[in-house]
Amino acid sequence: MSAKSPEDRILAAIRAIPHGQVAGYGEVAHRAGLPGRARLTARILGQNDDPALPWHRVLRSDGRIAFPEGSKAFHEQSQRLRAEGVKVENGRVKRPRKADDLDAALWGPGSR
DNA sequence: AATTTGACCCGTC
DNA sequence: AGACGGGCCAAAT
Repeated sequence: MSAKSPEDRILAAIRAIPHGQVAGYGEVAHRAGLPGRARLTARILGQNDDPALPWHRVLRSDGRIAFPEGSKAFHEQSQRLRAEGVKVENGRVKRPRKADDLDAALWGPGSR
């Protein structure tokens, strides 16, 4: 029997974020079946040890990066997001519209 | 054991 | 857009 703990669900929800897309902490928590536990998601992300975990796809609700501007993690996350076709401007992330998504699919990674 | 802190969120001003 | 207050939970002090 699978007695999944909240952590496992949160991690699963984060891993479920598709390439080129982003989700908020609360969104991930809600998706994991834990509404209102956004802080739990944050804590788990800080404790996670999985390098394969797309932590860079997790942002605040405002679409802002959770790290202080100028921080190394901040820069890394923004760069990683850009590499996936997500527009990042001044620490703010713009959700890819259809046109942008198509553009990213054509000119983004994997395409030549 | 109580208080503070933390990769947060929401409603309201 | 930014500021305030309240809520949430677990680890750290």
